Amino acid sequence: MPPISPDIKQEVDQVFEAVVYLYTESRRLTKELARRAQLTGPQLTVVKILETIGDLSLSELSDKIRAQNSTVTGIIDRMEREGLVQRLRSTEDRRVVHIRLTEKGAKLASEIPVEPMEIFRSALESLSAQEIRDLMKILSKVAKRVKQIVRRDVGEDAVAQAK
Amino acid sequence: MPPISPDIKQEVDQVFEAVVYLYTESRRLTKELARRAQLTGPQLTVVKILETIGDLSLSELSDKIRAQNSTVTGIIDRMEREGLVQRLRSTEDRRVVHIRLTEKGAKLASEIPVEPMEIFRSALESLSAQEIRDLMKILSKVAKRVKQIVRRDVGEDAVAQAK
DNA sequence: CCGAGATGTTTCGCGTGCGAAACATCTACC
DNA sequence: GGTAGATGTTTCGCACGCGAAACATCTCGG
Repeated sequence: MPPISPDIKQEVDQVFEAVVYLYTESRRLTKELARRAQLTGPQLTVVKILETIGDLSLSELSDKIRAQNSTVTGIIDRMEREGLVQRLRSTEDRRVVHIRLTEKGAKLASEIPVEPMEIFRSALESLSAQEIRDLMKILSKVAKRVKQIVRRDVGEDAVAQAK
Repeated sequence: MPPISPDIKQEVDQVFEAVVYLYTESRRLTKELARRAQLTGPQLTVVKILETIGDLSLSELSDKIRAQNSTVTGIIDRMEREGLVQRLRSTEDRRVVHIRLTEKGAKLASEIPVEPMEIFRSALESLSAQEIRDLMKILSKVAKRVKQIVRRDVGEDAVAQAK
């Protein structure tokens, strides 16, 4: 690896800050929109996903919102308590629980204008097509590099315990 | 705003995924490195910051790790309980608490190879200087656009209550 | 000097968020 | 058909993470 000039170092820091900014800002947005509907961030996300896709099993929901089942169980507990969703035990596979919006939940969902992540997406859409392509190319290069480093520097005993 | 073609839409989604991936991966890394030192993610971050910068007041620490004071109070409580840091009441301003690594904490810090965020940074450094500049240009454009949208779509009552 | 507001920290209550273990049910293989 | 392992969900214990309120101390104007 070539030595890094201080100039580059500084630009790297800026990029890093930008990524963190974009991520945290999109979370802040979710929270703000949620607050107006008397919801929490994750609850708003769940409501909008169920509105868009329809009933989902708890695991499917966990995948969608990138959280563990145990986390989602808690979120759904509280939403059920508030009467926003209901749990329906599947008849085909009685292990499975389907989560469905109640009328109250559906009404609430319809009153929330946009998925908050859409704000972030629409910001990206203000870029030119060329810029988006460039951005994607660069980001995926970074992502690939991160994966490499992770495998090399952090992965050693992960391998051992994956056995 | 021009209409968005489905092609662009898809690329936007990819960019979005990439940003989320990079962010969550860097968090996962922190956690993995922390686990090896019997620490939590935030605790590792604190230990490394104190090692690098030296004593900090609780508020300064909160700024550094982008968390609320109340959150950091809890983190420091647990670290103090584990004997990793100590609280020192400032003599100049008795409201202020300085956080200092104990010997045990300093030893631990020295055994942890890198700040985890460094992995992310070093991935960025694998890009060419030109790519970094491009990336930065594009990302800051996105960030600017997000700010605009936020002010327009979400900021209305934020203004009102800022009064 | 002294009291009002500013500032630094903690406390409290709540909602994630995780991993491990428990539990229910299903599937496959014998 | 019975059971061992797989799969879906919940429970548990813990550590954030936040905002509001409480608390301690400081500062500044009168």
